[in-house]
This record gives sequence, structure tokens and C-alpha cells, in this order.
Amino acid sequence: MLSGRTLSAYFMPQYFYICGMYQPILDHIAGYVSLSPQEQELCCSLFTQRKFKKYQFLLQEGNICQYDYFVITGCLRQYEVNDDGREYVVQFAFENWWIADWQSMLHNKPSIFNIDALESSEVLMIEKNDLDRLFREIPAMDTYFRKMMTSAFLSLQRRLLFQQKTAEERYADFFNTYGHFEQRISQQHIASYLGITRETLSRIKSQHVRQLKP
Amino acid sequence: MLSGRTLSAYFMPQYFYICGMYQPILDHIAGYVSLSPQEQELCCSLFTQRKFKKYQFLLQEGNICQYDYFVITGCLRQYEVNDDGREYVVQFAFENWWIADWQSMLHNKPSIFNIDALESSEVLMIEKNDLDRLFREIPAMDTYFRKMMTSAFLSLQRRLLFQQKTAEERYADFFNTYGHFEQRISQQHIASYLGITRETLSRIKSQHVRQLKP
DNA sequence: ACCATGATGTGATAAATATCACATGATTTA
DNA sequence: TAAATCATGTGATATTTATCACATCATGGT
Repeated sequence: MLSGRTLSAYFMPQYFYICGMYQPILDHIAGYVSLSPQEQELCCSLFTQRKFKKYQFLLQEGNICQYDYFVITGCLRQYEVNDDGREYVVQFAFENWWIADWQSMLHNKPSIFNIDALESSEVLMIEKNDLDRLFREIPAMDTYFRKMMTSAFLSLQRRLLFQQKTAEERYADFFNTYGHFEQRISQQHIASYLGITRETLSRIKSQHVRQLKP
Repeated sequence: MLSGRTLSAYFMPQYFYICGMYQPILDHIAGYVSLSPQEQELCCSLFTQRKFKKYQFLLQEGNICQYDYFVITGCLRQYEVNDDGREYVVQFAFENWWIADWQSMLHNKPSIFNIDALESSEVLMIEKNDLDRLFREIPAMDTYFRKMMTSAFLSLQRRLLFQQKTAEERYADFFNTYGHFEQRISQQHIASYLGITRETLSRIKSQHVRQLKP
């Protein structure tokens, strides 16, 4: 193992990873744990960057989810299509959010979800094997993902609680989670996240406007 | 650090931890990661065992959740009481399940949940500080909890999807999660887990019976 | 064993939301 | 720029589930 940052940078060209495209994810990780330059290097080297056009699929129902995605720019959505053809959005992912079907990835089973881009998006993606390698070689990544998973768990729990409330309260809750992103998502997608029809959402919104006008 | 199991057992009385009460949790951990005897020792030493009588609270709304609980025997339930006084069960916990309000524990905020015993129960409990110590001193515990959290996340995700379906479908799903535990939970608690009233659950069940009779 | 209390069953009615149908408005594309 | 396509608004009605009211059944405590 090389010890100094400067020395290794000289001998190891992959140190160039620590720049540009990879900065957002390093920053995000740094918010939870600290990685040595060597660890940052290894980490970045295992990610691939890729662009997706609007409406392009990152994962389609029936396929096995191969990657965990980290959004650099743009907006993704993970959703299920039920037997009647109705869509239910499980999660939106904006800048600095992770998205994947863990059920599928973990157990190598066909996914029941679709993941697609609502805007043209840039992502960093890491294969399951490489993620496992990260966990093996960098203990701090275990910690990082433990914390990520905990916070993902807590958002889901919060959402489950709100799912018990009326459509109007759920709409209000949407702002707490996705707040200023609202402009970037169409109403039908918001409705499909809230678990109501677009008609009901439309009516809720018009009632709100009426309440504001005295 | 002492190297051999027998030698340490001789000199370190706390090796007695590895027996009886602590076996279930060591077995559970061993299902995910492997700990050295010394690590098992440290781990057990940080847990307290305690019994709770039926209907006794482990956590009450407004208090800060201090412990993560691991159920040895019995059955616990975590639930929210909404503004109308209606209860919503977030999770049941039977043998070998973890339960806690992570939101409260992580951020040291008053809990919105109650946790109580539906049967008289024996649990192992660990304080937040001690859990943090485990993470610091035993890297494998980071891995273990990452995996626990991932599976907790996936159950919640599954539940969120089912919450979109009809009451009848949700009732069917209940069996997939809590299957043979059904006999141990009263209908009103099942209803409160499904997010429906006990009347609706009663009607669903009687319709099922009617369908079976030709 | 009896009584009190809690759990469950069932009818009548109310409330929330979905469905269907169609109008209007906005955006993309040829 | 016109046409086509997609997104949103709104009315009438249907469906699901909640609410309230009360009956019946089960169970634990004295």
C-alpha cells in the first residue's frame, strides 16, 4: 500500500477519478463517514457514469436489477404497474439520491418495478459485485450504507403512516419530502406517488385555491 | 487480547454470557456475519435482559426511545395513535425480531410511537450509546445492522405496495408476513395493522367463509 | 359459577375516493 | 403554424370503507 497522497497520485493514474463527475458522490459519502484517499480512489473506480434520456428506462419489470444508481443530475422514478395497468410511484430520485430495486438485486430475482428518467439525467452506477467488494474492502462503506438504509427505512415508515391519512393530508406531506422539487414533477406522477387518481388530486388542488380566495 | 476460548473462559467470568438467554441473539447475528468469541462476549455484555408483562409499555409516545429491543419470547407491537384516537400498528415483533423507534433514538426526539407487549415477553435491550460502541469496536456489527436495515426496508416497501391494494388483498398479504403468528394476534390488532376498522375485517372474514361453503 | 368487561358480528347509513365521460389547455412535432 | 398528443379540470355516478348502533360471544377475576 502506498502511504502518501502525492506519491500515489503520481504513480496511480486512477487518482484522476477524484474530480468532476465523482465529486458529488464523494461529498455525499463524506457527509456520513470519512474515506482515505486510497479508499476514495477505489470507490470511484468501481462506478460507471452514464446519461439517460427523458423517458428512458434504467430498469424494466421482469429484469434483474444489476446496479445501484446515484443521481448526479436529473430525476428518476421507481414505480410498479399493477394488474389494472395503474402506476404507483414508490420513489422519486433527484440529485444526490440513491435508487435501486434492492429486492431484485439482493436475491437475483426479476424486478416488479420500473425505473425510468423523468428528465434527462446523469447517474453514477455500481454493479452488485462491485458494491459487495466495496463492503469487503472498505469497512466505512458498511457504515455509510447502514446509515443510508436507516434513513431510507425512516422515509418509508413516515410514508406508510401518511398513507393512513386522507388524500389531502398526504398531498401536504408530499411537500415535506419533495418540497421544492414539486415543479419538476407532473401532477399525474404526484397523484401516482400519493396513491390517488389524477382527478382526485386535481379536485384537492382546486379546493385549496378556493380556500385561499376569501 | 486473549487468544484461546478455553483460556479466556477461565480468566474472564463474563464468558458466561455466551449461554442461555444470549444464545438467540448470537444465533441471529451468526446468520448474517461471524463474530470472534471476544466479539460475542463484548456484544452480549452490552445487552440487558428484561421481562415485560402483557400490556406493559416498552416505549410511550412523547418519550425518547432509549433502547433497541430484541425479542426472545413473546410478542410486541409498535403503533401510532392518531388525532382521533385511532391506533395504527406499524410493526409486530415476535421471537428473534428487532423493534425500536429509530427516528426517536437517532435524533433524540420524543417518539410518536408506543411499543407495548401483546403477550408477556422476554427481551434483550441495548442502549443507543452501547450500540454505537458495538459499531465502533466490531466492524461486523455494521454489516449485520446494514443487512437488518435492508431487510426492514424491504418489508416496509412491500407493505407500502400492499397498502395500495384493497382491504381483502391486504388481509391476504398479512399471512405472508405474519403467517402462523395469526392465532396470537387479536382481530382488532390485525385490523389496525391493515389500516382498516375491525368491522371491515370482520366482514371480509365472513365473506371468505361464505365463499368456502358451496 | 357469575358478573363485568372486552372482543367480535352485523345492519343501516355516511363519507371518501374511484370511475367514466368529456371539455379545455398546453406542448411537441411535422 | 396546424395538427396531434398529452396533461389537466370537472360533472355524474359507482364503489369501497368508515361510522354508529347494538347484539352476541368469550374470558378473566372474585
